[in-house]
Formats: sequence, C-alpha cells, structure tokens
Amino acid sequence: MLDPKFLRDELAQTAQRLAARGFELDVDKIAALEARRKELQSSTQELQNERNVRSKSIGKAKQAGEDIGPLLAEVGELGEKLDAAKSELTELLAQIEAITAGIPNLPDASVPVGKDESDNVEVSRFMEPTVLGFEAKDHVDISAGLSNGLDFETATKLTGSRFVVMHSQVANMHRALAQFMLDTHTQKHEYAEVYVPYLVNHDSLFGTGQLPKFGEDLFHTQPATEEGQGLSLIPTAEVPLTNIVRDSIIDEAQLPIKMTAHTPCFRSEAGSYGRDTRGLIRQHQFDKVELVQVVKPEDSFAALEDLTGHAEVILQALQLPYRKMILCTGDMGFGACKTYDLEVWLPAQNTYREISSCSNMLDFQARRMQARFRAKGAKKPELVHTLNGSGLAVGRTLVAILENYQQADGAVVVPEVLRTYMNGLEVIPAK
RNA sequence: GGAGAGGUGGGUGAGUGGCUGAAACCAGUUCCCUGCUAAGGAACCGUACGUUAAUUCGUACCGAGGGUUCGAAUCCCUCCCUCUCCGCCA
Repeated sequence: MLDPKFLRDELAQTAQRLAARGFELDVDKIAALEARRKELQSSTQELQNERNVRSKSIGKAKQAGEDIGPLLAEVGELGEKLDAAKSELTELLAQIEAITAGIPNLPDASVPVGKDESDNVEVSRFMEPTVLGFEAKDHVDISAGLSNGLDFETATKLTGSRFVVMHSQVANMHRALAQFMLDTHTQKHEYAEVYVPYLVNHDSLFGTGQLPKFGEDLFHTQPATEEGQGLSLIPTAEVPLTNIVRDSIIDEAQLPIKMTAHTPCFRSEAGSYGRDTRGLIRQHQFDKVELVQVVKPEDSFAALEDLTGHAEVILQALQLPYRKMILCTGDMGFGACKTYDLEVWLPAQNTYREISSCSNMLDFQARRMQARFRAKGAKKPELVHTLNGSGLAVGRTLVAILENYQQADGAVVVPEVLRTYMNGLEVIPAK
C-alpha cells in the first residue's frame, strides 16, 4: 500500500510513476472520492462531538438530580443524522480502500522503464554457458535415463498435472539442495532458520500483497464467504515469514531481522495454461528456500544487494552458470519497488531461466501489515522496510543440475558441495 | 469435540453504564540529586485520521463485527483467539 498522504497530495505524480509499470490510476475518481471523504468525515465528527457533549451534560444533570426530559428530547434526532452520515462514510472508506489496496508499489528511480520481460536489463554474469560436447537432453529425458527419478505419471494418478513424485537419488538430491541452501544461509549469511505454517489466513495474504488482487493464483481450503474466510496454501514462504512482524512494533536494536525457511509453495498457475507444461519448471507444488529481511528504511537498498548476493552464493557454490537481471518497471511484482532476478543456464532450452527473484518492497508491505519499529528516542513508530528473495527455488535448481551436470553416457555428476548431503555419492549412474 | 475461564496501551494488570483514552507497576524519554561500577526524586510517556502557529482542538480505537442506550472498555448477540480440565490423535 502506498502512503495515503503521498497519494492524496501527489496524485498526478503517482499516476505518472505507476504508468511506467503499466498501471492506470483513475486520478479523477480518487480525487472525487477523497474530496467527498474529507467533507463527510469532518461533518460526521462534528455530529459525534455534539452527541458526546450533550450526552455528558445529561449525565451531569442526572447526577445533580435535575430533570433530564428536555435534554433527551433535544438529542432525539441527532442519532438518526449521525447514523446516516456514518454509514455513508463507511461505504466511502470501503470504496477508497478497495482502490488503494489494488495499487502496486512505485518503481524505484533506478529501475529501467519497460513493458515486459524483454526489457529487463542484464547486470552481470557468472561463468559461461555450459558446453556439453554432445546434444543436451532436458531434465525429463535425463531422469528417464536414470534407474529411478522424476515420476510425472504417478503424480498425475495421485493428484493431476503439474505435480511430481521423485524417487531415490533424485529425491535425495532434492532434499540435499534444500539442506545445503539452509545451512549456507544460516551459517554463512546469518539468517535465522524458521519453520512456518503452510496454510495462512487472509490477513497474512493481504499483508504481503497477494490479496485482494491475486487470489486466483492461490489454492484455498474453502472459498472466502461473507462471514468466513478459509485458509490458503502459501504461494511462497515470503507470506508467513514476512507476516511474522505484522501488527508489531519492533525494537530498533532487533533490526535487521533476517529469516530463512524451506517450505513447499503452492500456486494455481491460473493463466499459464500451456506454458512450461513439460517437466519441473512450472509446478503447482514446489519447494523453495526463502530469504526475508526486515530492515530500517535507510538500509533497504543495501540489503537488497546483500540478499541477492546471498542467493548468488548458492548458484556459485553449485557452479551453475547464471546471469543477474534487473527487472524493468513493467515486469516487476505487485509490491516490489526494485527486483533482481537470477536466471540459471539451462542447456536443453539453450537459454537462461528464472531461479530466484529478490525484491525490495520498501514500506509497501509494512504499511499493509502495520509492521513498525521505534527508533531510539523517537516519539512515533516508523514503518520498517521488507525484502524477500528466493535462495533458491529448489525444484528449478534440481533441473539446472540435472541439465548442466549431465554426461554423455546419461549419468549425472553430483556437485561437490552436495556430496556430504548424499552419503558421499559422486555420480548418479545411468540405468 | 465437551466443560470452564479469559482477551484492556511496548509489557504486567485495575476497571461492570456517564467524572476512563483508560488506575497502578515495569520498560522507555527528559531533568534533578549523588562521585562510582549502584541508588533516589520529578515530569513526560498509546495509535490513527482530521484540524491548528502549536505536543491546539476534535473524532475513533479497550480481540473483531453487530445490537441496546441520550451515553458502552463496562450490558446483549455472533465470530476469532488464548488458557485450564476432559476426550481424541501424528
């Protein structure tokens, strides 16, 4: 959520900056609603003031033993007027809220202006694309050449499309990856390991920005109704991790808070029919190790560089070629003001694919969550800044290893850093 | 799932219809005193919105949402959550 004051005072400027990311702000409507709100709010408050004053005088008169009959008559119609004003105001506020809750974050000035993916700008590269010396197979075919591995058929029987069952050494490697990532972040990058619920309530989803606009992308345990809202499966650990600080005032000394968690993520992938239908790239359920930082406002841009670097360390340790992209205004997520994507090289696709996305949300989520801190000596609590990034998507990392470490004979070499997590295994042999 | 108790400001915790935006204590801030690794005293000390020259004034908020009333933290209803005991269970 944007700062309502800023939105009001700098409406035109806000609209202009939002236009850069392809969001059209209805300036006239907002201005009109705001004007009416202001009017109604002050008139409602006046009415309430009047009621309070009179009610008080009734109390005093009663205590003094005076006749309160005339006073009561005077106050009579006040209630009706007040009720009318109140209900109109409530409705108006709901309208304004509905609009502001759907406005994305403002892009940072350093973000390149662009329309979509194709306008993202490469920042740096690690290693050259893998040269295999033979025709690259994709991870599905590689797995098929192992004695046991990815099993999409069984998953389809159990659940449906876009799910997977993994067997033996491939399942082991998948687990090893998550372990390795967590260990690296906790031991080398000073993140605290956290275990979180995989089902969250709507307040949490609103806090990080998935709701109200992107409910379609989630799996819900029950549809939301007027009176009750069911729980939803997390689309990323960003949701539970970031919401840990929701509705709280943090001691300045506790910042920055750095947390990491390994969770499954569930996405309905609505609107992506036909894309990446083969293999592990786009699943309804996938594992991810998430990094979240809660920092002081002045630290957030440095923290973004930091956090992105932490994700890069994993790719570097696994010796996987990748490039770092800065997303253009049109390709950024709803709550982000600046985002780096890390894209890993996939030989079979002969291209780079996203494996991590690291964003500075500024105070956008913090405002929705009312996550604040009190600076030493400061009177008012101040909104924190939140950041998150994948460190990394485990399934896609598995894909990258299978494809980049494949051998001519169909075997797959185990990256060195994973071997201690796999009982010393050096190669997954072909069948 | 059953029975009971409860949800109040950063924390603990008073408060059963008007004088309570809320006692007291702790934490915090500022000042005073004191020369020693400490103690004592005083004042201030919730959030949001609007308003103002102003920390001025107004309004709202005591889990959430409704209701009763001239007036609700306080009474009633619904929901959520926490605790204790019982049941069930990985």
